[in-house]
Amino acid sequence: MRGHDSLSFSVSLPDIANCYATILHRLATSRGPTSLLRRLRAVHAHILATGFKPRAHILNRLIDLYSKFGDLPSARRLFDATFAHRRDAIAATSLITAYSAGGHLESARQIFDHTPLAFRDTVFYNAMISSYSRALEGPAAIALYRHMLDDRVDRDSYTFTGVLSAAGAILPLELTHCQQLHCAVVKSGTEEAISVSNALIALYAKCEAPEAAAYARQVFNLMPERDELTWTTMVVSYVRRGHISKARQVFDEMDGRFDVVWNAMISGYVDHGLFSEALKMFRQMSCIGIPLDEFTYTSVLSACANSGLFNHGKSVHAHIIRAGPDFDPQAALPVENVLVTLYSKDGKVDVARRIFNDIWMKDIVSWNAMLSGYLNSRRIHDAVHIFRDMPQKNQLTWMVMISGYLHNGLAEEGLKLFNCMREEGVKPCDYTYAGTIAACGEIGALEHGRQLHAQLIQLGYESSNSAENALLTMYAKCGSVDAAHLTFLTMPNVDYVSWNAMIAALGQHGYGVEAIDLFDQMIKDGIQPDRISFLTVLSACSHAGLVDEGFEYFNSMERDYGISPGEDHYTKLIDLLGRAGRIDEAWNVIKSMPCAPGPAIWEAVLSGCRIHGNMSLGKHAAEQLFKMIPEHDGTYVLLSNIYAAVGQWTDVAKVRKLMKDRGVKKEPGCSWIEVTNKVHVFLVNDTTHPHVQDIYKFLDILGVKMRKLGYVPNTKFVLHDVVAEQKEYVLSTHSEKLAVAFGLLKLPAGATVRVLKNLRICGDCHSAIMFMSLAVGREIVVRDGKRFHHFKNGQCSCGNYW
DNA sequence: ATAGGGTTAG
Repeated sequence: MRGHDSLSFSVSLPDIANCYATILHRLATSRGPTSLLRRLRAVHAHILATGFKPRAHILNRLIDLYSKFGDLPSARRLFDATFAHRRDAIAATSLITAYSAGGHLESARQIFDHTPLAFRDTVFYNAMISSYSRALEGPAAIALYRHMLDDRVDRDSYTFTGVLSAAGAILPLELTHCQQLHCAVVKSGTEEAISVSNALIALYAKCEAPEAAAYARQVFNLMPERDELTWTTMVVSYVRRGHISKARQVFDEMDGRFDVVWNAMISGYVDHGLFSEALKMFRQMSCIGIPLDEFTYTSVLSACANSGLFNHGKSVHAHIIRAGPDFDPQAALPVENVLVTLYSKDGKVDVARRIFNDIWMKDIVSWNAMLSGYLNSRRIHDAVHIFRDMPQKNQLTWMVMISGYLHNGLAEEGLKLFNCMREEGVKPCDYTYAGTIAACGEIGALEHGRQLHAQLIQLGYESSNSAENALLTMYAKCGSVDAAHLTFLTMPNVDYVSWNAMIAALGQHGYGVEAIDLFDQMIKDGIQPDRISFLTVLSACSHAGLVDEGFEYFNSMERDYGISPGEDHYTKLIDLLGRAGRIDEAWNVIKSMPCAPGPAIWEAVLSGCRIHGNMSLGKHAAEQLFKMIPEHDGTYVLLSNIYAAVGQWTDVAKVRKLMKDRGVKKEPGCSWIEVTNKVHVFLVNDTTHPHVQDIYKFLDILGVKMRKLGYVPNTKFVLHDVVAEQKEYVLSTHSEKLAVAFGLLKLPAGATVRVLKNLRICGDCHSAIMFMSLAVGREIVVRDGKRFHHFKNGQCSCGNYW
């Protein structure tokens, strides 16, 4: 090879031309890591030095090679110098292809436009069409195809392949549009070409209309011969529609060892959550000896990350390292990106960070993966750094950050970020809306939520399940069951999440019977309940006092649906039994549990004991709780309540002193309120306490009548039965939070309140305060750490003091 | 001188 770089001169001119042509041909067909560009430049320099005037075909070759080897400026210079006056379609074609490959579509079009009509031939047009196809400019490619018809330039299989693949980028892709193109192909007689039929299958695969699947299959069936790409495209066509088993049938019909089809099949399994199938194929692939490439590794690692098989993922990682990094850095990028996800999902966010740091050319996916890694590990500070340092952001970035704030209890920050996003002119996707609407629900910002609902309709996102489900939940959390129900009834696609959310909405608002009716309806409709469904229905039973029904649902979980109850389900069951006063049964359940009871269980026990005055077990529960979470402010309050209830005043004094030392606020006068639409009971330990007096006044404003039932035996608690005549005033919320909210009424307008740490301003408390501020026409400011929440005229604004 | 498929972040 090297010998061609230096030439002797003892040859005649035509021979020199042949030599150059041969050398350039060799260069064009040679492969390998040696610097082809350097050798091309040497040959070009040689031509210039000899003063040899090369003819068009040599010049074309030079321009083509400069283009292919990435030296576009040289290609262009030579092109302009040679073809300034007499244009040449071949050289122009090379340049167009090179420009569009480098993403310079406008320069490509410039070359195209400056080539006179007389010179334009089929190949020339094809190059420009496929440039548009590469750039996903569907309409431009089709316009050019029409242009070709007008110019009476012949179309060939390349033309149609290019047009069909460009048309696939048009969204939404109408079935009729695909059929029109199909007709044009049949008329042209080019469907004989495998590439054209493949492109047709791919086009139908991208069309969302259900009938398109059959058309794709028809094209496939009519093909006299198929190649590897045909099989791959057909598999992909089924995979995209979620027809995994049909995809598998096609895969099995093929007697191939073609790695791309395997990769397509594996990624199909991963996309549809069939992770073990994906891993099975991966194992088969390595057994049979199908080459594993970066695509395979990426899909398989994604399967491991998403199914929690972290150890398996780690061994694949080790395998990649052992196999040696024989893919180039650019090909390795998606693998490294998924490794970042794998390790951060495994809770090893620092390992993920190290991998992230080592990525040579990070792209937006790498940054987003790292961002969500930190957010999932509750490392807000690091996440904010990543978010700030990112060189670019996309829709997903904003969405991840907004819902990340939400899941870390910083919903207001999420809302602020949503506004920033809009200010920066980024168009939110339906998932962004879902996250932001959820944040509104979390802080009870009903008005804001309604505005987002309106935007959702304007943007045509009503058919998005995630957004609609978020709306349903938001309305429910903001206290508007009717709006939630309306959303549920008018949703275009109801899925199990919607059912769960609606059942929860009813349960939270005291419609226990309606909630379990809806649960039964869901089963009748053939929707498979999941563990969340059972949590929801159990808490609905608990609110409505439907103890036996709740017990039966709990038992049916494992028996009828094969869902083994988790600690959260046990907690609900114990809460249910405890509220009903069946403490002994609750205790038996605790003893039968497969795991040791955690804080949530003890809290449920304690709550039951407090209602029904089982002080010995209550004390035990409070002490357990205290041991487990000594830093939890609420525990002090609970423990002192319990000691007070059993008359152990020295212990009360001890806890009070501890609270004082640690700066924990004394509990408000009202210790427990439960308001449902069935039973309206509230329990106070000091009827003369100013907060309690406020509650009486407030209930009076609302027109709620109540009746003193008497004292709880052996305690100082007074039991009231509240008769709510106006249903719309019924509140449902966690008792302590509501108590704090009630307490706020006592304060002068605009007063600042410090809120106990365990009483973070979350959705329930928020909506209660909002509700009260509206009911009594008062402005309330709540301060929570450095943040403040300002309630006025049914609106809440949040901000930081410094 | 031009064409068709599979990968990652929620």
